[in-house]
Amino acid sequence: MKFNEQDQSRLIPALKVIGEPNRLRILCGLGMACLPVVDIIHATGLGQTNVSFHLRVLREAGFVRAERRGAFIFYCLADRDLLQILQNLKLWLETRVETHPNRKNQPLMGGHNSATTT
Amino acid sequence: MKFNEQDQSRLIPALKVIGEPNRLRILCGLGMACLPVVDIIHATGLGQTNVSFHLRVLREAGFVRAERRGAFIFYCLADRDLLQILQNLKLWLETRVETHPNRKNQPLMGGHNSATTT
DNA sequence: TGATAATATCAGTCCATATTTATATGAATA
DNA sequence: TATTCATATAAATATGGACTGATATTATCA
Repeated sequence: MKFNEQDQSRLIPALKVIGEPNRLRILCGLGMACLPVVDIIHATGLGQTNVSFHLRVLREAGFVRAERRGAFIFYCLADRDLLQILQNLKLWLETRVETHPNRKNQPLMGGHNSATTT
Repeated sequence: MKFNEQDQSRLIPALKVIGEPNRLRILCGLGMACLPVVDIIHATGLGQTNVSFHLRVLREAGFVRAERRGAFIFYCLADRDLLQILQNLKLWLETRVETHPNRKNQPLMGGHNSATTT
Protein backbone atom coordinates (compact mmCIF):
# COMPACT_ATOMS: atom_id res chain seq x y z
CA MET A 1 0.00 0.00 0.00
CA LYS A 2 1.36 3.30 -1.02
CA PHE A 3 0.11 6.83 -0.68
CA ASN A 4 0.52 9.12 -3.67
CA GLU A 5 1.19 12.82 -3.50
CA GLN A 6 -2.49 13.62 -3.42
CA ASP A 7 -3.09 11.24 -0.55
CA GLN A 8 -0.20 12.74 1.34
CA SER A 9 -1.29 16.28 0.66
CA ARG A 10 -4.58 15.38 2.24
CA LEU A 11 -3.17 13.50 5.20
CA ILE A 12 -0.41 15.93 6.07
CA PRO A 13 -2.47 18.96 7.06
CA ALA A 14 -5.03 16.86 8.87
CA LEU A 15 -2.44 15.06 10.94
CA LYS A 16 -0.70 18.32 11.56
CA VAL A 17 -3.87 19.62 13.15
CA ILE A 18 -4.46 16.63 15.41
CA GLY A 19 -0.75 16.21 16.01
CA GLU A 20 -0.88 19.17 18.36
CA PRO A 21 -1.41 17.80 21.86
CA ASN A 22 -3.94 20.31 23.10
CA ARG A 23 -6.05 20.04 20.01
CA LEU A 24 -6.13 16.29 20.36
CA ARG A 25 -7.08 16.71 24.00
CA ILE A 26 -9.97 18.91 22.96
CA LEU A 27 -11.17 16.37 20.40
CA CYS A 28 -10.91 13.49 22.84
CA GLY A 29 -12.60 15.53 25.51
CA LEU A 30 -15.50 16.31 23.23
CA GLY A 31 -16.13 12.67 22.35
CA MET A 32 -19.84 12.30 21.72
CA ALA A 33 -20.67 15.45 23.60
CA CYS A 34 -21.31 19.05 22.64
CA LEU A 35 -19.71 21.48 24.99
CA PRO A 36 -19.62 25.23 25.33
CA VAL A 37 -16.25 26.89 25.18
CA VAL A 38 -16.21 27.58 28.93
CA ASP A 39 -16.40 23.85 29.56
CA ILE A 40 -13.55 23.19 27.20
CA ILE A 41 -11.54 25.91 28.93
CA HIS A 42 -12.10 24.33 32.31
CA ALA A 43 -11.54 20.81 31.10
CA THR A 44 -8.26 21.61 29.43
CA GLY A 45 -6.98 24.22 31.84
CA LEU A 46 -5.88 26.34 28.88
CA GLY A 47 -6.40 30.07 28.57
CA GLN A 48 -9.61 31.27 26.98
CA THR A 49 -7.92 32.83 23.98
CA ASN A 50 -5.73 29.80 23.49
CA VAL A 51 -8.77 27.55 23.46
CA SER A 52 -10.49 29.88 21.06
CA PHE A 53 -7.46 29.76 18.79
CA HIS A 54 -7.32 25.98 18.77
CA LEU A 55 -11.04 25.69 18.22
CA ARG A 56 -10.73 27.91 15.21
CA VAL A 57 -8.02 25.69 13.77
CA LEU A 58 -10.14 22.61 14.42
CA ARG A 59 -13.19 24.25 12.98
CA GLU A 60 -11.48 25.42 9.82
CA ALA A 61 -9.91 22.01 9.33
CA GLY A 62 -13.35 20.47 9.58
CA PHE A 63 -12.82 18.49 12.75
CA VAL A 64 -15.39 20.32 14.85
CA ARG A 65 -18.43 22.44 14.26
CA ALA A 66 -19.87 25.24 16.28
CA GLU A 67 -23.35 26.36 17.04
CA ARG A 68 -24.33 29.42 18.98
CA ARG A 69 -26.97 28.94 21.61
CA GLY A 70 -27.68 32.24 23.25
CA ALA A 71 -24.61 33.50 25.02
CA PHE A 72 -22.81 30.20 24.49
CA ILE A 73 -21.21 28.55 21.54
CA PHE A 74 -21.31 24.78 21.63
CA TYR A 75 -18.67 22.72 19.93
CA CYS A 76 -18.82 19.10 18.97
CA LEU A 77 -17.12 16.78 16.52
CA ALA A 78 -18.11 17.43 12.95
CA ASP A 79 -18.05 13.71 12.27
CA ARG A 80 -17.88 11.28 15.11
CA ASP A 81 -16.41 8.60 12.88
CA LEU A 82 -13.17 10.27 13.81
CA LEU A 83 -13.49 8.60 17.18
CA GLN A 84 -13.37 5.21 15.55
CA ILE A 85 -10.23 6.13 13.70
CA LEU A 86 -8.62 7.33 16.91
CA GLN A 87 -9.81 4.19 18.64
CA ASN A 88 -8.19 2.04 15.99
CA LEU A 89 -4.99 3.97 16.39
CA LYS A 90 -5.16 3.61 20.13
CA LEU A 91 -5.69 -0.11 19.90
CA TRP A 92 -2.85 -0.41 17.46
CA LEU A 93 -0.58 1.52 19.77
CA GLU A 94 -1.60 -0.67 22.69
CA THR A 95 -0.76 -3.84 20.86
CA ARG A 96 2.65 -2.64 19.93
CA VAL A 97 5.23 -4.19 22.15
CA GLU A 98 8.65 -2.66 22.19
CA THR A 99 10.29 -6.03 22.71
CA HIS A 100 9.16 -7.34 19.34
CA PRO A 101 11.55 -5.98 16.77
CA ASN A 102 9.74 -7.76 13.96
CA ARG A 103 6.04 -7.31 14.40
CA LYS A 104 3.98 -10.29 13.29
CA ASN A 105 6.99 -11.76 11.59
CA GLN A 106 6.61 -9.31 8.77
CA PRO A 107 9.37 -9.82 6.26
CA LEU A 108 11.86 -7.05 6.29
CA MET A 109 12.01 -6.98 2.51
CA GLY A 110 8.35 -6.88 1.87
CA GLY A 111 8.32 -4.95 -1.31
CA HIS A 112 10.41 -2.84 -3.56
CA ASN A 113 13.99 -3.09 -2.47
CA SER A 114 16.51 -0.69 -3.76
CA ALA A 115 19.88 0.56 -2.73
CA THR A 116 20.36 3.12 -5.43
CA THR A 117 17.04 3.70 -7.11
CA THR A 118 14.08 5.56 -5.72
CA MET B 1 -16.83 6.90 23.01
CA LYS B 2 -14.43 8.70 25.24
CA PHE B 3 -10.70 8.55 25.69
CA ASN B 4 -9.38 8.63 29.22
CA GLU B 5 -6.15 10.21 30.31
CA GLN B 6 -4.22 7.04 29.68
CA ASP B 7 -5.59 6.74 26.18
CA GLN B 8 -4.71 10.32 25.50
CA SER B 9 -1.25 10.01 26.94
CA ARG B 10 -0.69 7.20 24.48
CA LEU B 11 -2.19 8.91 21.47
CA ILE B 12 -0.65 12.33 21.99
CA PRO B 13 3.02 11.46 21.54
CA ALA B 14 2.29 9.12 18.66
CA LEU B 15 0.27 11.68 16.78
CA LYS B 16 2.87 14.27 17.55
CA VAL B 17 5.41 12.15 15.75
CA ILE B 18 3.34 11.53 12.64
CA GLY B 19 1.91 15.03 12.76
CA GLU B 20 5.20 16.33 11.44
CA PRO B 21 4.84 16.57 7.66
CA ASN B 22 8.22 15.21 6.68
CA ARG B 23 7.97 12.28 9.02
CA LEU B 24 4.62 11.38 7.56
CA ARG B 25 6.09 11.70 4.09
CA ILE B 26 8.80 9.26 5.06
CA LEU B 27 6.29 6.77 6.43
CA CYS B 28 4.06 7.04 3.37
CA GLY B 29 7.06 6.75 1.10
CA LEU B 30 8.21 3.59 2.83
CA GLY B 31 4.85 1.85 2.46
CA MET B 32 5.57 -1.86 2.10
CA ALA B 33 9.15 -1.29 1.10
CA CYS B 34 12.46 -1.29 2.87
CA LEU B 35 14.70 1.50 1.74
CA PRO B 36 18.20 2.60 2.54
CA VAL B 37 18.65 6.08 3.90
CA VAL B 38 20.06 7.41 0.61
CA ASP B 39 16.81 6.51 -1.09
CA ILE B 40 14.79 8.26 1.55
CA ILE B 41 17.03 11.28 1.17
CA HIS B 42 16.45 11.39 -2.56
CA ALA B 43 12.76 10.69 -2.32
CA THR B 44 12.14 13.42 0.21
CA GLY B 45 14.64 15.96 -1.00
CA LEU B 46 15.65 16.58 2.59
CA GLY B 47 19.19 16.93 3.86
CA GLN B 48 20.96 13.78 4.98
CA THR B 49 21.24 14.82 8.60
CA ASN B 50 17.66 15.98 8.67
CA VAL B 51 16.50 12.62 7.38
CA SER B 52 18.71 10.91 9.92
CA PHE B 53 17.16 12.98 12.67
CA HIS B 54 13.61 12.20 11.61
CA LEU B 55 14.40 8.53 11.21
CA ARG B 56 15.71 8.46 14.72
CA VAL B 57 12.49 10.00 16.01
CA LEU B 58 10.45 7.49 14.04
CA ARG B 59 12.62 4.63 15.17
CA GLU B 60 12.50 5.57 18.84
CA ALA B 61 8.75 6.03 18.66
CA GLY B 62 8.47 2.54 17.21
CA PHE B 63 7.13 3.49 13.79
CA VAL B 64 10.10 2.18 11.81
CA ARG B 65 12.89 -0.25 12.29
CA ALA B 66 16.35 -0.31 10.91
CA GLU B 67 18.66 -3.03 9.73
CA ARG B 68 22.20 -2.59 8.64
CA ARG B 69 23.16 -4.36 5.45
CA GLY B 70 26.80 -3.72 4.73
CA ALA B 71 27.38 -0.06 4.19
CA PHE B 72 23.65 0.62 4.06
CA ILE B 73 20.97 0.83 6.68
CA PHE B 74 17.54 -0.15 5.49
CA TYR B 75 14.42 1.26 7.05
CA CYS B 76 10.92 -0.06 6.85
CA LEU B 77 7.72 0.23 8.84
CA ALA B 78 7.88 -1.60 12.13
CA ASP B 79 4.27 -2.65 11.68
CA ARG B 80 2.60 -2.27 8.36
CA ASP B 81 -0.84 -2.22 9.99
CA LEU B 82 -0.14 1.44 10.31
CA LEU B 83 -0.82 1.74 6.62
CA GLN B 84 -4.36 0.53 7.15
CA ILE B 85 -4.90 3.10 9.84
CA LEU B 86 -3.61 5.83 7.56
CA GLN B 87 -5.73 4.47 4.76
CA ASN B 88 -8.83 4.65 6.92
CA LEU B 89 -7.98 8.20 7.84
CA LYS B 90 -7.42 9.06 4.21
CA LEU B 91 -10.74 7.58 3.21
CA TRP B 92 -12.47 9.40 6.02
CA LEU B 93 -10.89 12.67 4.94
CA GLU B 94 -11.92 12.06 1.35
CA THR B 95 -15.50 11.49 2.28
CA ARG B 96 -15.69 14.65 4.25
CA VAL B 97 -17.41 17.31 2.28
CA GLU B 98 -17.02 20.84 3.44
CA THR B 99 -20.50 21.79 2.28
CA HIS B 100 -22.18 19.44 4.74
CA PRO B 101 -22.29 21.20 8.08
CA ASN B 102 -24.00 18.29 9.74
CA ARG B 103 -22.29 15.11 8.71
CA LYS B 104 -24.60 12.12 8.41
CA ASN B 105 -27.32 14.03 10.23
CA GLN B 106 -25.59 13.44 13.49
CA PRO B 107 -27.48 15.15 16.28
CA LEU B 108 -25.69 18.13 17.64
CA MET B 109 -26.53 17.20 21.19
CA GLY B 110 -25.40 13.65 21.02
CA GLY B 111 -24.35 13.16 24.57
CA HIS B 112 -23.53 14.93 27.71
CA ASN B 113 -24.65 18.51 27.44
CA SER B 114 -23.51 21.05 29.88
CA ALA B 115 -23.20 24.76 30.04
CA THR B 116 -21.59 25.09 33.42
CA THR B 117 -20.31 21.70 34.45
CA THR B 118 -17.33 19.90 33.06
C1' DT C 1 -29.07 51.54 27.22
C1' DG C 2 -25.26 50.27 29.96
C1' DA C 3 -23.08 46.54 32.34
C1' DT C 4 -21.73 41.89 32.25
C1' DA C 5 -20.59 37.46 30.41
C1' DA C 6 -19.08 34.55 26.57
C1' DT C 7 -16.14 34.25 22.82
C1' DA C 8 -13.35 35.80 18.87
C1' DT C 9 -9.58 38.47 16.89
C1' DC C 10 -5.16 40.80 16.78
C1' DA C 11 -0.36 41.66 17.59
C1' DG C 12 3.60 40.46 19.91
C1' DT C 13 6.39 37.16 22.49
C1' DC C 14 8.06 32.85 23.57
C1' DC C 15 9.19 28.21 22.96
C1' DA C 16 9.56 23.68 20.93
C1' DT C 17 11.49 21.62 17.31
C1' DA C 18 13.00 21.35 12.50
C1' DT C 19 17.07 22.33 10.03
C1' DT C 20 21.84 23.19 9.20
C1' DT C 21 26.79 22.79 9.80
C1' DA C 22 30.51 20.34 11.63
C1' DT C 23 32.03 16.15 13.07
C1' DA C 24 32.02 11.29 14.52
C1' DT C 25 31.11 6.44 13.53
C1' DG C 26 30.74 2.25 10.81
C1' DA C 27 31.50 -0.43 6.58
C1' DA C 28 33.77 -1.33 2.22
C1' DT C 29 37.67 -1.03 -0.72
C1' DA C 30 42.22 -0.28 -2.66
C1' DT D 1 46.02 1.06 6.76
C1' DA D 2 44.22 5.02 4.48
C1' DT D 3 40.52 6.50 1.81
C1' DT D 4 35.84 6.71 0.52
C1' DC D 5 31.04 6.19 1.22
C1' DA D 6 26.93 5.78 4.18
C1' DT D 7 24.88 7.33 8.24
C1' DA D 8 24.57 9.05 12.97
C1' DT D 9 25.45 12.56 16.47
C1' DA D 10 26.24 17.14 18.51
C1' DA D 11 25.77 21.96 18.70
C1' DA D 12 24.08 26.07 16.89
C1' DT D 13 20.59 28.37 14.42
C1' DA D 14 16.23 29.09 12.06
C1' DT D 15 11.44 28.52 11.85
C1' DG D 16 6.71 27.85 12.80
C1' DG D 17 3.21 28.09 15.67
C1' DA D 18 1.53 27.91 20.54
C1' DC D 19 0.52 31.16 23.91
C1' DT D 20 -0.48 35.62 26.08
C1' DG D 21 -2.37 40.20 26.86
C1' DA D 22 -5.19 43.63 24.88
C1' DT D 23 -9.14 44.46 22.58
C1' DA D 24 -13.30 43.64 19.70
C1' DT D 25 -17.70 41.31 18.99
C1' DT D 26 -21.96 39.13 20.34
C1' DA D 27 -25.59 37.93 23.50
C1' DT D 28 -28.04 38.58 27.89
C1' DC D 29 -29.94 41.08 31.58
C1' DA D 30 -31.33 44.83 34.62
